[in-house]
Amino acid sequence: MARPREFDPEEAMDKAMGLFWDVGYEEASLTELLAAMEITKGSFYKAFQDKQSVYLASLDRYNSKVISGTVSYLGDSGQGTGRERILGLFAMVADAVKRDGDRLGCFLCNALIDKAAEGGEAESKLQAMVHRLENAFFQAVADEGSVDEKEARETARGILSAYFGLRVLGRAGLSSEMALDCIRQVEWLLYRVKT
Amino acid sequence: MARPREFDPEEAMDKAMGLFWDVGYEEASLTELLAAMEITKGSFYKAFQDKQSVYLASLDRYNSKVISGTVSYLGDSGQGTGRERILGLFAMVADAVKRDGDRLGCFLCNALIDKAAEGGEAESKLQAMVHRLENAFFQAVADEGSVDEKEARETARGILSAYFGLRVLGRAGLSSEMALDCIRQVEWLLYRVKT
DNA sequence: ATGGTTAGGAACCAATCGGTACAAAACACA
DNA sequence: TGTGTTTTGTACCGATTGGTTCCTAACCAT
Repeated sequence: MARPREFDPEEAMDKAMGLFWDVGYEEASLTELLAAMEITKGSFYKAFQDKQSVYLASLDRYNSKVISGTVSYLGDSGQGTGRERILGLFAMVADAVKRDGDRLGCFLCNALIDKAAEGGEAESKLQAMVHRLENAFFQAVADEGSVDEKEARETARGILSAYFGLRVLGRAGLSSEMALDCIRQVEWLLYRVKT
Repeated sequence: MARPREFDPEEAMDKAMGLFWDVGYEEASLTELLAAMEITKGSFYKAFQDKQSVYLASLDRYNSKVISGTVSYLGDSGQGTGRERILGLFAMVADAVKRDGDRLGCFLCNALIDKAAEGGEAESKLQAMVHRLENAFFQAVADEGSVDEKEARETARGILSAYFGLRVLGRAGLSSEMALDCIRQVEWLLYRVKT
């Protein structure tokens, strides 16, 4: 019936997410965004609404791709004990730092700091993601068994804050040995529920 | 000899720091910055260099005011054991969250995420602050005695990441009970070196 | 009072911001 | 090969960006 679009909207959204992830909302100018998505202004405004809606869509995308991934990795769908899965997740983060010196960090964590998010849709999306992550840690801790719910909740929250801290330090360009030290502390946190 | 300035540069810098702390570098437009500092463009460019140099000066200011404050609080100049001082610091952060729902967070932490900082002067300033904080935690842990240096270093780094994580969550608008749970985990981290 | 010197404020600057309008280009179907 | 429909690229929009210029107002020393 008509001319087909020359780009894949999913791919373009991935690239948009990548840019917002890297530099945040305000720092990403529309020009940079278009360059990253490899489309021109006309195509952009025909296929999407505006910059902000693409940002919100990026948050959703991060939620359904990355967060869902780690949540299911932490969930009982994964193998090993809850403790092993938690440490496995941290090891993956440390690995990313070690390999390519991950300066990207965690989009969720970055967006929590980004003031562009405050108030409005973005904030509730972010809060939801934080809770999803907290509950995933909680599940993994609780799976370790022999621990009352209150203690498991506390531990999960401690691990959550350690996780965000590690991602902040990662973006700050920490050494890989520092990451390993942080992980050893998480390991220690888990001793509490293991014994 | 001449007309005296009508504003206190120190006060103005404080207000500038407050704005950058709150919204970051890019999100703070020059107009907002001038409004915050309560001076006009002419005075600004006569007294300071440009926006970026004021940002860098804000980082220095945060270092010499806030970071130095917490470092000396953690240092042996404070009272109580190292453990008590560390927990006291965390309690203060939790209190700020509880009282006025601190959505400001930690300027250092925010700036680490802010991409405006990457590369150049800002980054090295930030790294220096991170190390200062890490060493302060290390001192406080080591003061607890009966712990070898390697273990103290690990613990200090775990506490550092927990600290940043807590500040991220604070800016995200966490509940005060969540903050208390995080602190209880730090307490547990310190059991390792106490016994 | 007056002259020298500096601060303050507004006008102005090019560049860029996010966003719109529209014409040309590319396809599907006839 | 048209013809209708949609995408694409570009020119353009007013508003705002960080920054400069320059004139006037205000002050101190004489």
